[in-house]
Amino acid sequence: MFHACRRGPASLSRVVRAASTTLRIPSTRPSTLSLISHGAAKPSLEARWLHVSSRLRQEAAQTQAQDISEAGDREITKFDELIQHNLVHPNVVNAITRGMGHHTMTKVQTMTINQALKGEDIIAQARTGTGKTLGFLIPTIQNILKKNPELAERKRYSRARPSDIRAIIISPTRELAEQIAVEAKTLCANTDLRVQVAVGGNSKARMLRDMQIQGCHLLVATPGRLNDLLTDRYSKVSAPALTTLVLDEADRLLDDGFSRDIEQIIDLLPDRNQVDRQTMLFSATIPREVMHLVRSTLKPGFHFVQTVSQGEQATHEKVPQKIVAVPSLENLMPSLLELAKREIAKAEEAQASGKEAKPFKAIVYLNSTANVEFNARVFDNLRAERGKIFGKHLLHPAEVSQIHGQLTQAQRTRVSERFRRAKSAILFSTDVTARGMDFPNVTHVIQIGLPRNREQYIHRVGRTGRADKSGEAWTLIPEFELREARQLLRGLPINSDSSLEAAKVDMTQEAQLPASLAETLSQVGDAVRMVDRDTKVDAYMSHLGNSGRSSIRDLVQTLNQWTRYGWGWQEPPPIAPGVARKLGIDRLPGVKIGYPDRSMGDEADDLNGPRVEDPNRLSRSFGRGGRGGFGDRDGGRGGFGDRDGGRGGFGDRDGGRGGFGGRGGRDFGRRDFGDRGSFNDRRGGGSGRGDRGRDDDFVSRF
DNA sequence: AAAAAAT
Repeated sequence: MFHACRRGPASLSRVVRAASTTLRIPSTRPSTLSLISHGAAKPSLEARWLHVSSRLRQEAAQTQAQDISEAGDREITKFDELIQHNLVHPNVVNAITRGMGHHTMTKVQTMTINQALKGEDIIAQARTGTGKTLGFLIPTIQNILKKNPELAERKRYSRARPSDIRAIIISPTRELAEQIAVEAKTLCANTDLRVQVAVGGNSKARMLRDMQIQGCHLLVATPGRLNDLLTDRYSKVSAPALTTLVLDEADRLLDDGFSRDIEQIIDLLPDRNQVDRQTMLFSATIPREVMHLVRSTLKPGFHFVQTVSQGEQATHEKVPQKIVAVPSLENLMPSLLELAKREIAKAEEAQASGKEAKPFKAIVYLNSTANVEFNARVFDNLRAERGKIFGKHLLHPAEVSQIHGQLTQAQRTRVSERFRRAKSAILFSTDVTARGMDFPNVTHVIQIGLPRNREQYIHRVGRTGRADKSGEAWTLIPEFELREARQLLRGLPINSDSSLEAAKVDMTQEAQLPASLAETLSQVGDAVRMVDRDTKVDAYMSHLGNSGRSSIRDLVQTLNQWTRYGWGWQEPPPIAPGVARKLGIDRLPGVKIGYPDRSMGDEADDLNGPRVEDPNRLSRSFGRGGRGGFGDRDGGRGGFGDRDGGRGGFGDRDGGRGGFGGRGGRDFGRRDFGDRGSFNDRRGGGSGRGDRGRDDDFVSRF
């Protein structure tokens, strides 16, 4: 069910809801009710999509001659109809129908295009992967062509200048800006409209040269570079005749880090009272917290187009969401590997039996650059055969890559292009790719640890199940974050999953393990050992910096356990005294205060366990029957990946104590994971932040 | 020491 609600001073609390659901109209004017049925008596699905309030309806009838009312008073759902009703120039529509092969609009396109073509400000919320981009590009382009019809035809000579900007589209990330620009250029291919991209990380000079030579009508930009261009007196970039401003991922652009940039940009644009423009805000999530910013960005009386109705989730039903609690951090990578191996095998089996099977293509989200780096390196090191550093990759043909903001822009572009085209791949990513990115055929979104907020969770999940395709979403979290997870994700259709063996094993204890699990653990162990110390220290420290919601005391214990049982270190990395003091952990037992000596490199690593690249060193340090997995002085009970034995290392090739056959082995599942139940069952009352973000409550509040 | 985003 969908509604478009008139938002204005006089009707702030009036929300018209679908006839088939509960009607809640706080400020009562019976006349509003009758307007719910806006099309003829035709009970088409479409008729239920758009619900307008009385004022909107009246204005629509009175003013615009070319709008919906002329189109038979119903919204248009086929792109071709836009030509028939003279709403959008054929050159643009043909690029969609013939060029892109789209004929029927999605729901959000139907609603936003019909609404936005009338020129009024809108804020639109629609699920991920439902075609929001076309939803704002078509009205944006048409608005320009309406004022400058001569631009609709492709001419031999164009005299566009960098000050001809008619529309600006702002995106929170560079890759998303590029992606939008590609689509915009496709739409404008048969016209004289010039599209340019202004993002950081690439040559400003080159970009300005392109602007000078080709001109620019439609600029897609990230906030920083756009601000820069508009402030730079020599850039000659300006928008004195701006007709449209679009904020894609609007809630992100209006929140903490970005809102100041956006305000500055808006100040640099012509005054709305002098040069009238249309503003459009789009996102799959619009938390209530940003609504006051929305009000100051949009003209009073803007429309709220919402295709996610009350009681419906912002995520897709067809994307099953699973959460896996693991005992601690050292379980995460083995669990991820087990999942990847299983899903790859599943896809291969299905393909072998002739079923339609999509190859495994996953994005793995982590919360810091350092952990993306670490995990990607570990996974890159995985080999099908132990010890064969240059051998075949364990997950072949899936290719491993990583993306985050610390890479050069050239690397970022290359990685995302490659992942876009890849058939089977695993991309380790920060939240750079969490919003808007359209990577085709992603089968799995896997989140390691909790996202910073509920919205980010939804956007990450939205990288799969796009355009009516299938996909699944997994979240792997250590147990100490479980409580927080329940809060943060309350009300979302997430079920707990207990199918992963590596998510049940207590890695701090000796145990006899099933062969396949032991193999997975040793594969990870080998790969972890091949990663240099600095990368691990960075990963460790990034957790400390990110500790916001959990008790720092507990976190330190957890992290130290991670270094010991996950990496085989006998002691945690030293933390600089100043840093430790600021974190409030300088007097905590188990915290090693000191200065990390990065120049030590291998030497430091030696203290903590050998690296697999050097077999000599390995045998010297650890003769057969050495005491503990990684030479743990205190009689550690065995990390994994111990090649030469020791007491019960999980990846012990020579057997150590107790084989992996599983025969007579004791239970490896020491904890009961089976009764967690779905998150849906655990709602309870409470007024946590999860509640505030509930889509259910969203509409009726304002 | 913790995504992103201008140089």
